[in-house]
Amino acid sequence: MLNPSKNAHSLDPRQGGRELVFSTIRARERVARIDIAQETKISAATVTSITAELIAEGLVEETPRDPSAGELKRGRPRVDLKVRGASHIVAGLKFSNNKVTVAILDFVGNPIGEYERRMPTSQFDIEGLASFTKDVLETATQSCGLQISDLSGVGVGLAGIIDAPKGFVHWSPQLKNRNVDLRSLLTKTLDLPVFIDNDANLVAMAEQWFGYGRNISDFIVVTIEHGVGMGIVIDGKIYRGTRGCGAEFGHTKVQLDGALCRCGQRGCLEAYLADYALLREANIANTLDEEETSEEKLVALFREAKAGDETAKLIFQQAGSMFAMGLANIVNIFDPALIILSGERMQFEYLYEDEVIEQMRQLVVQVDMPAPEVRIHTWGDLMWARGAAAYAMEGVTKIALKRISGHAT
Amino acid sequence: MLNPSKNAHSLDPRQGGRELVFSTIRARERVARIDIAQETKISAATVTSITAELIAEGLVEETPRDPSAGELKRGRPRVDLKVRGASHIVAGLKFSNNKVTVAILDFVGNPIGEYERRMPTSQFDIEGLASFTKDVLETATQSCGLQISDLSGVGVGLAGIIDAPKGFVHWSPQLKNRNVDLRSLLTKTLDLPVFIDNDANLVAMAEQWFGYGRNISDFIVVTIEHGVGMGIVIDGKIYRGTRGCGAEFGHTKVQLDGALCRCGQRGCLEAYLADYALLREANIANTLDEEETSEEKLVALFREAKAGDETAKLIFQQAGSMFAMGLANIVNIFDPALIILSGERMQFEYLYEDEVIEQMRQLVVQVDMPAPEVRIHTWGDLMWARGAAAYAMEGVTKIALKRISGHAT
DNA sequence: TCATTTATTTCATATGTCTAATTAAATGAG
DNA sequence: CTCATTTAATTAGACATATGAAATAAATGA
Repeated sequence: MLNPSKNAHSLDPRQGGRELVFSTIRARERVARIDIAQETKISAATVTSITAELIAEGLVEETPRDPSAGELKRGRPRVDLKVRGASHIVAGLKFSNNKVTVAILDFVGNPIGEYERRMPTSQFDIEGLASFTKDVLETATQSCGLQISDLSGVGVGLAGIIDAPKGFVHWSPQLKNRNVDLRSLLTKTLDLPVFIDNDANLVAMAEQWFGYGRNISDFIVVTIEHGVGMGIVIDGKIYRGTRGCGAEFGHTKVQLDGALCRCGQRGCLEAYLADYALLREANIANTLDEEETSEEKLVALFREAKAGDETAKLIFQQAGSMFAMGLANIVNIFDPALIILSGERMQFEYLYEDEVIEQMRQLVVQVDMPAPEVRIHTWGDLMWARGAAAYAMEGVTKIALKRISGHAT
Repeated sequence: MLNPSKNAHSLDPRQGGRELVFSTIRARERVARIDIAQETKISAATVTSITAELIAEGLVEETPRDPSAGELKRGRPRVDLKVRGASHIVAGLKFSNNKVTVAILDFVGNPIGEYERRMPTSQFDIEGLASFTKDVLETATQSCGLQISDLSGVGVGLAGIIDAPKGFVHWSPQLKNRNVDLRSLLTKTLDLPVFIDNDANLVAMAEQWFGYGRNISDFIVVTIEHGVGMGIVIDGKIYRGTRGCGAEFGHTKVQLDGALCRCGQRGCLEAYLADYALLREANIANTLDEEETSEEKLVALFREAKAGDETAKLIFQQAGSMFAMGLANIVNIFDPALIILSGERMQFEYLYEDEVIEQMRQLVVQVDMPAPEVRIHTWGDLMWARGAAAYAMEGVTKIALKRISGHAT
């Protein structure tokens, strides 16, 4: 059985019942007070007083109850509560190779706008990034009748090594500078709370909020794009390691002295799975037309494989085997309830074929219990941006709830 | 820098300041109230009232302050507090292949007795295990002038797949039965609180309490005995996975279609590192005398390698390379602050040679920050038993502190 | 209309924590 | 020896949070 956790969305319950109650309402979408009490083990009396505060603050509202079937019709009817979407609006930005994607969400998590723009350069200096961000955000908000100042927070996703709690970028392929306190800069530029994280973690957060990870306390997200990334959720929280550079799934070694990786080492998983790795193999095999872009080449290669070309097929099969091995190692170490394979290139089905999953299961330590579930998600940059927005939402929620403690009832 | 955590020993601080204060006293061994206040950010007033309770309960006592040098001599002198060792006594049992080891500790964690007995059988049925445990524990306690009823709790370490929170054994090589609620049985037999865990986790706990893991919040312990095990500490807590079968480091794959493992799969790390794997190689190479026990053979093989025999040397080198690769993968995924290599067979230095550690570092994702520290510990079954006792101590501590909340001041 | 049922609220109370003020125990200057 | 000074620990009063028990609210069905 999966392992549902009360406090999904990583709100820290130790700060008291308010977080717990609020996150329960958010997780359940609509829920009556008495159900909150039951689920959180907080007394009904306390639930009443906490929800009263939340309603007074405008964070939560009552809503007529869904006439759900199969329910006892006697006694005073329950009144459902839900998060009031209008109370806060957040934006999330995902910077990828050649474009930036913006998602604007209300406080429930419903999308209220999106926007995309090509990147003017592949590498910014920080001032450039800040002013570009502001400009993009201005356009994005205007496109749905808002201003930047209507937002309560902004989440930003970058590739690279990032100390998320501090909002500090050790290194990012998209930045000229190293070791930058990007959060401080953006907070000043935008005059808003800003939250920054590694983009792989943001996919994990998107899954946690909007995808298959809802109400699952331990799961892992693997993404294959230009590189191979991983996000780890343990006990409802993103696990980040001690130096902020954990979860480098793409650079786990699957072969001693194996294929050369762009990181300079040998035998990395990425060196067998990433686009450049597949193309390298194909080039050696001379199956490709020299005129195409790498994107096109990859599509062509895939088509050949599907059409039955043995060489092309072998290339994907080899990649699939390595992938199965890498995944199995994750399972053997983490024993997660769920593995989510997510990314745009998910169309290269060979990697996600049942066959690969089956290979993976073969390589997992055999116990009485069933192997973890594997689910596949074809998500593009927009979902990553929503993950960034969700990250901002967590931060904004914390701030909003903390404010209540201040001016208590 | 390492990452010291306030709440080592995995006491859950969300249950309030009492746990935090107590675990601080335990972690610091002896500490004045004002230092507790500073470290925990709890006000001095609260520290006073909490410590007063703890003293009244007999869990803590005042002790004249160490005349530590370099300290201001003005003002009212601090009074140190320490855990009162006599308040509770716990025992830990580690069942290994052919013997059981018992450690008896006071509430501070100081050893007050130990005992060892050969196992009458390599596989018990549960009733047999229960009565054997009781018998062993009786002798062990008597040997230091105690009785079983003087204990406040017992920790038990077994190999196998164990749901520690529930005290449920899914499978253990030492038990004939599968899926046994061992805790209930032992609790009834011994009339004491009993805590059961996988033995690899217990080494991790021993390191956390008595070894290199003190005050480190994220670290990993790798043990090489007959098999290869791993214990993971994240955020001060043992990570157990969702099915209780995580951390199967020995069965992570380091080679696709590689060497055959006793688990039936191919390419497991264990199939390159464990005694049987080394001996298998040696047998093929015919370097060994057929008359010896496997223990003796291994020692002989090691001696040959040290003496310069190329074949023997190669065997250890290959094992070392695989080990380095496995370790590097752990680092790439977890990014722990510290890796502890622990076990009795640590004498096979080839595996723990600087060279292997250096190989590992080469395989780790390169970032600005230094690679995690690696430390080596040569520990025998006694330390594992102490880990089991420490686990019991955590449980007993929780019970004792909860009791205070009941009959409040 | 009213007894019954179930959900929610009110109220008195308990707990845990904090700040500010007070007391305790030392040192060192006169 | 006395007393101002310094630092540690305690006490008192205030406040926030949570709870159980009792009261109230809103429905159903006899």
